[in-house]
Amino acid sequence: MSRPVVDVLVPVALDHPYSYRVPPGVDLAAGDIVCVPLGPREATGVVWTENITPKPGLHNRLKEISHKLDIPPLKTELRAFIDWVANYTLCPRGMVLRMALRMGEHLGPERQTVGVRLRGAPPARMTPARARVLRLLADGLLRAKGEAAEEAGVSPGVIDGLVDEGTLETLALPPQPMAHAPDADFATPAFSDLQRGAGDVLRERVAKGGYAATLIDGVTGSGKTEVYFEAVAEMIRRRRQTLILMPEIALTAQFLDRFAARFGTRPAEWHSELSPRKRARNWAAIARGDIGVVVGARSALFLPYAELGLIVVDEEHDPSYKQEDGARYHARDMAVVRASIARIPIVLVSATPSVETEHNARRGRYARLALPERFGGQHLPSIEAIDLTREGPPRGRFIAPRLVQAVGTAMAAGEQALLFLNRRGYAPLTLCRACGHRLNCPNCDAWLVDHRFKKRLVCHHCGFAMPPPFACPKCEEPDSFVACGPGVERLEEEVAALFPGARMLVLSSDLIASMERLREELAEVAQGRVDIVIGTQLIAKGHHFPKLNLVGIIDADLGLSNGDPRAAERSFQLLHQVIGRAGREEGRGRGYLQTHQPDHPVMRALIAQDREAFYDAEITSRERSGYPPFGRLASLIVSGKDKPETEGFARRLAQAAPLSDDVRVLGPAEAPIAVVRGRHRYRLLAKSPRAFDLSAYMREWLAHAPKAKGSLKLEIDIDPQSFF
DNA sequence: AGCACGCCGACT
DNA sequence: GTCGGCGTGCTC
Repeated sequence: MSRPVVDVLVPVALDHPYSYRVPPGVDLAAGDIVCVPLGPREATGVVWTENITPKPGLHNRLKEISHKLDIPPLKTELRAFIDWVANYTLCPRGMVLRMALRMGEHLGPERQTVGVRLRGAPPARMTPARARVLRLLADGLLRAKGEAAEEAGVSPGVIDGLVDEGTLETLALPPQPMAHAPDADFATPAFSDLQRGAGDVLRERVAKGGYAATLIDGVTGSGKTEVYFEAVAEMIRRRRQTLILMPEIALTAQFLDRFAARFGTRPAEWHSELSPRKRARNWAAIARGDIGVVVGARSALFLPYAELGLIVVDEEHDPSYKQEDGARYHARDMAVVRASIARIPIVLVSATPSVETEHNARRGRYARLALPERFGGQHLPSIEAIDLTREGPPRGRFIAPRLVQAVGTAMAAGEQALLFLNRRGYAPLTLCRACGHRLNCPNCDAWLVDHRFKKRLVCHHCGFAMPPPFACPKCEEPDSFVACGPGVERLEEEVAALFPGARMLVLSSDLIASMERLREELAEVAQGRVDIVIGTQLIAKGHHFPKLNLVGIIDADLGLSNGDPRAAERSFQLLHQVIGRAGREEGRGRGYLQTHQPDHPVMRALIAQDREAFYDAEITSRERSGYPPFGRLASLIVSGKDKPETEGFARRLAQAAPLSDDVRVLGPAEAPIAVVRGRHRYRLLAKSPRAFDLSAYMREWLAHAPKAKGSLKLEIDIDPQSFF
């Protein structure tokens, strides 16, 4: 009479699974992937638990599972991980599940590729398009339908028409073979003693299995990648899967080639630019265990690995590991969690570890493998400060004489130079010479950035863009604008005037059409087809430029000016990384830091190449202030169309905060950028000791807090990384 | 997240 | 008189 009931988690914004009846003759276990009716539609969900005592009130409303999908079930390890992430980040569990499932949406049986070839008589009605197809297929060979259409320059419909007429016949093509499996012993790496030692230690650590965290801490060019490849090789030998996480931007062809040189084949990729079909193929192959090594951006962390044995987080400190929209999670931290749940080793890799990771390594929670030397006798660049208060450039220019001279010397020696300025566009501020009016975004509390390549004024917060006005909107004085401050485009103008004939390349995210295009441009720089590269943080990582010996930082203070508690750490990491681009091959690298505050701890640590001093100071300051890693933070961002309404809601939210000796609630205060996209923003911050369960506190708070209605929106960010 | 239901403006 | 805007509320 009463049939078994299971709880199914569906990939929608729901925190709890729904109960469904199991159809007769169907056997279901936790982890099975099923189709279920959900409201007016069907959804793909996952059996979360068996349910022996479904809620009585629901009995007559229970729907039935439609069917079970023929895909490997989600392992306990992944389900526990999804539960953990949802609980920690306060994101609905269904939305976390969605990240694991989303990519598999186009599953189903592997699509048969359809081939066509010539068979019967020409069609009754001949058209130019049909003639082109027949000419192409006149050789009688079998071609994939899509390719035939493309080669003949016709739409697939033309081919279908000819098939219907009996002129062509279709045949199933054999499925494409999967790529070769990586070979652990394809190449023997040429190691320095130091690298070999580190590789051996790492191999032993991962071979032991079980959760263990290791930090590979090595300067740029020390061969960190080859060292962790030894751990990957060990996993390949043991036939277990490895996930290598990377910031999306660092996932270059150069890296894939290095992998191929060591293992004989490129690894499987996972990132946002994969085509849906390739996604589905990779997803299924990962779930079946047919793919041994996955290199992916942060979303690869949620894939349903059949037998995950190792996680590597390259560029561990990179801020882009923090996902800010939708589910807010930090991929590095969650990778540590997944490794611990799955009881597998994890390797974090960086030249400038995050303060959290450095602290964990110092406390012995992570083992540290240090690679303090550059491989093959390479030297670190020498670094000098240029004090802009004493030897700055002339007014209206941004490159100090000493740096101009250094670039000139590099040009004369046939070397490349890199000028780094982390600011897109031509100028960050445009003001009216006559009345002092600043051109502001109509939707945001921000200046409009002059983008001269595109001939537009652009807001970097909401995307608003307009052509530059002819006259000042306030005083109507015509042609009265003056650009204030530099962006990379303006820097290019200055460089062109200083070094006529130099081959320049400006790299900034708004000038890049696609990731693929960026990879091509970086490859051109690496081949020496560019003399001077001018770029934003886009150029900081992931590529090796053999002929680059000079790096000039145009405004080293740029990242320090905001009130963000992580500003110093970010600046140190970014500037260190950019300077590390220089002199990796020739050993004559030089870095110049243009700064107004050469005595700032960040500048001093960079110039003295004294990393430890920086971490000592930063860790001490975090400890004193109770910031992470010594305390926990959660931020609440309230936004709404109406300012008083938004502020009122933020206040009522603050009043609803449960009393606790462990938690301090700060705010509400206007967010640093108070208006974005026409929405007013207020922030609250909850701060607790490290040992306190801040997620549980936040859940409690929200349960008793007023609900955001109308245009009001409340976003929760556990472990916020940025304070904007 | 979808998707329906529901209540107020410009049209076949 | 209807079509359709998107605000609100469910989905076992």
